[in-house]
Amino acid sequence: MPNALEQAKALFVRRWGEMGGYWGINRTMAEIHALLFVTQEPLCTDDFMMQLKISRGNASMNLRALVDWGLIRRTHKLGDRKEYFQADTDIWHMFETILRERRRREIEPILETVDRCREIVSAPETASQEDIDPEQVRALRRRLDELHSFLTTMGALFDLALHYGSDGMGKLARSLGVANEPRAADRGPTRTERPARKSRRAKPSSTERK
Amino acid sequence: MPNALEQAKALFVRRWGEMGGYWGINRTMAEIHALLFVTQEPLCTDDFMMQLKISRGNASMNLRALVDWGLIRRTHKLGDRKEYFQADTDIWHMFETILRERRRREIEPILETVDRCREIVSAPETASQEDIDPEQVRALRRRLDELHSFLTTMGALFDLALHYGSDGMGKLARSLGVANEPRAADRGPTRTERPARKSRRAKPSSTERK
DNA sequence: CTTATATTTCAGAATATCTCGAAACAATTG
DNA sequence: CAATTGTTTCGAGATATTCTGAAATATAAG
Repeated sequence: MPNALEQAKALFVRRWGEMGGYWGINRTMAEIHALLFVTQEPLCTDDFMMQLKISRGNASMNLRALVDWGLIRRTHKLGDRKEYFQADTDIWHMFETILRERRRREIEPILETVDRCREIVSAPETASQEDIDPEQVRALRRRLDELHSFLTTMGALFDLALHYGSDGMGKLARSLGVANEPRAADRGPTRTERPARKSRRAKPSSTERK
Repeated sequence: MPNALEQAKALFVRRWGEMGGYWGINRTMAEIHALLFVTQEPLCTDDFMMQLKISRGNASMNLRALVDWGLIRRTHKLGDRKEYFQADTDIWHMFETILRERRRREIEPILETVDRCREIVSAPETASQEDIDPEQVRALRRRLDELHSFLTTMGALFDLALHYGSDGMGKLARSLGVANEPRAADRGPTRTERPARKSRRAKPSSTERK
């Protein structure tokens, strides 16, 4: 029976891993990150292999991805050739990183597409085409405009969050008198169970070597 | 060659579907939702089957899931036995729905686990156990506390967003001086903006790509 | 009750994603 | 250069997710 410390760590790692799916990263990557988060000292590839029971290749891939995300960084120990890894200890900074990445991947592409669609339906040729109902065009344009505006506002709020940082947001939330303990009992049944995925396939040439 | 209107719709549907993954819903579900979003009239199962080229079963499952999420609703036509579906046209409301669901699935479970971990490391027995380094315990507790506080703040901000609604958030963003485009609806489509973020962003192996 | 029409369910097939393990690489040391 | 240590790549196999098609289940109408 592992001691309480290990127990708590293990529990956290497991759950963080499960949550990974929702956050757009796979289980292993999330577990690696969690392990680093609850561990003070830097860990090396072999540590992850042992503690998480994963292969060397798997560890290597996911560590690299985490470094790419900017969520962990490489460090070294004097007289040791191994590479060690360390997680960002500043949670707010970590959040910033995730937020930035998610905006880049979730908001920007759709905004781009919305704009392209707006161009298409707004083009003079479109209005003049015989087989198009002008009413439908107007309706679609209206919706696209709303969506554009919404996404833009979201982007601005992201900026806001990034700009204000931890303290600012905390104060903001409090000063606006929002209850600080989120309540759990909110919504009832949901049939939908966990989706999740992400893919890699980005490939070849090592653009860099450390 | 489909007309411009159809073209724009198709483009939107395709992209929204691709984005689905990041939003925790699968491609088909997202495509169905997108199709409803760009379509004025309610659509029935057969419409989805034809337009998206999916099976009846698939359509049925995903439509139900969307209804469960609260993103679309069932309607009927007089003298027609078929069920029709319609998307929420209020984008802000749609966003609320998603936000609520995501908080429930992403924030609350991890918060629960963090609290359990805190209990474990804070228990008197833990401190007294021989084989535990008190320093490590303190360090872990500190991190867990930070995380707790962070997640709580996030929850509060969600509440804030839900409470203030569209106008409130828009005003908030603007009043806090974050760059925000002037009312998008008043302007034509824009091609000039967006310096493009992807040009130089060579990320070798990271998580993405469809 | 029987027929016609709509919807849901579900097992198996098709896809997509993840992981392993070993070989290929790279860097350092003797 | 050969040996040692450590890291990355990648095909094949393991898993997980999503989709199809047809049967089962509703529901309305005759």
